[in-house]
Amino acid sequence: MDMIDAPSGKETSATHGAYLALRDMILTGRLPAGRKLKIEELRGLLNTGASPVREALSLLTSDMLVERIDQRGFRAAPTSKANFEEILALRCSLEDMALRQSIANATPDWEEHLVLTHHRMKKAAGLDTAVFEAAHKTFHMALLANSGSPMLARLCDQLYDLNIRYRYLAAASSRYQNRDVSMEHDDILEATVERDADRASASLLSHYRLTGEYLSRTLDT
Amino acid sequence: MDMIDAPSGKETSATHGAYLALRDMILTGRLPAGRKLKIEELRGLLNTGASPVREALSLLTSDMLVERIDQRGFRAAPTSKANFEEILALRCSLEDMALRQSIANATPDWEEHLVLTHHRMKKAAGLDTAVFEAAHKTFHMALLANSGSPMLARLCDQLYDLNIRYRYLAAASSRYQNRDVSMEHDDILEATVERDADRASASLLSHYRLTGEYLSRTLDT
DNA sequence: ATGTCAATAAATATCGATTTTTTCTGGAGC
DNA sequence: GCTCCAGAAAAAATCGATATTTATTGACAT
Repeated sequence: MDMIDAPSGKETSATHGAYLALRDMILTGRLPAGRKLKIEELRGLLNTGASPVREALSLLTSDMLVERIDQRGFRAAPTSKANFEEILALRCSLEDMALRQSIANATPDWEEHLVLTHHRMKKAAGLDTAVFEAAHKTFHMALLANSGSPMLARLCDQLYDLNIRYRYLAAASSRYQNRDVSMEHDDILEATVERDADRASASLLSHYRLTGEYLSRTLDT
Repeated sequence: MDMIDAPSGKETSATHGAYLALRDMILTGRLPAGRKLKIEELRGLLNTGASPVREALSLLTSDMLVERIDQRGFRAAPTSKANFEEILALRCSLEDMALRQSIANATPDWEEHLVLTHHRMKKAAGLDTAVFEAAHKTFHMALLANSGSPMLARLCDQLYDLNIRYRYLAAASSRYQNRDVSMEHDDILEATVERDADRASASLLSHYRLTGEYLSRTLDT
């Protein structure tokens, strides 16, 4: 087992570093779903004290990536088909709302930012998966960022990450899909820039549901 | 050696006790919005160590009742008219969804439970405010409890509490409304038991929006 | 074999003290 | 009068150790 500190160097606090590292490990599946998270073990993995680890785990509870069982520690949140479908349904509802509101509040600045993040995502298509994934998330969050509702944006962000986790799960259990999602993204962007909320939302939701169909098949129960 | 904690008796862990106590203090406004939450101060107030206090504050971050500023501590989440309206809008969308799903999955058991919680709420109407508030929440959460989506239920619960906070805020700044909400509750229950999702949802949302109108007026900005 | 129970081991939760980091304060220089 | 910068004070973050709680083990009786 290699112990890697937080990815890109200088973190402000040990807690925040531990938070990012643990989060990444759970999202990518290096810490498998349902796994008991012993403080001592993690303390060693992240070479930090028990307090930052505990606090990071508490924070991950908010993100629904960690479960806390009072007096008996923490464990990585379990995964299930039901949970995945719950996430998908919630995501569709909330992102529909956020996208429509964002379009309703559309400004030139926001539009330009969309075009930019879309472009960057396309450029990153051939590169390292992690790089593309980051650009992909940035694009999707940019679509929703103009809703004027920070809480809604935060929820969408959280749900996006929960979904990502299932994507990694599927990638591990079978060859990764190579459906051409590029066209779907183009369509979402186009409809959004034209401020056609119905079409934009329909494209976005279909994009999610198609991926959802695929992921669902890789989960038995 | 035992010491008497503030609320009602036996808590499993110091952290959980601190969590409940702090949460209550923020919801009821005893810890005002925006207030700096110094560990030492709270440690004294709850007579417990720094670790449980820190951890409780971390947990309250999930509930959006506490904000954490890295390396510079915690503070009670600020309130604003914009925030209130955001909560109201989200609540309407999510509870609409949850109620419709709950009705779609309706079972005799669920219906009976609704009738029961409704009855208890009516009985509690004259009693202590805290008792009624608890019964009121129980009834509303029971309406949404049959959606089959734990995450959705949790979100509704959180948003309900955030809303409660504004209710206490309004109660402090002006005489408390005495609008007769009893009829509105009856209507929601009736429509739900009849499995008329459209009418039930319309009643529920109107119930929230009427209260929202009222609360909005007590917030300046 | 199986279930119970006490002793032991392991892990969590909590405390008290130490180390950083931030905030506050009072001049010195412009 | 104002900004900028030590140095002191306060607060947050972290560590190491202790106290509690839960999990495990193995003998013993059924």
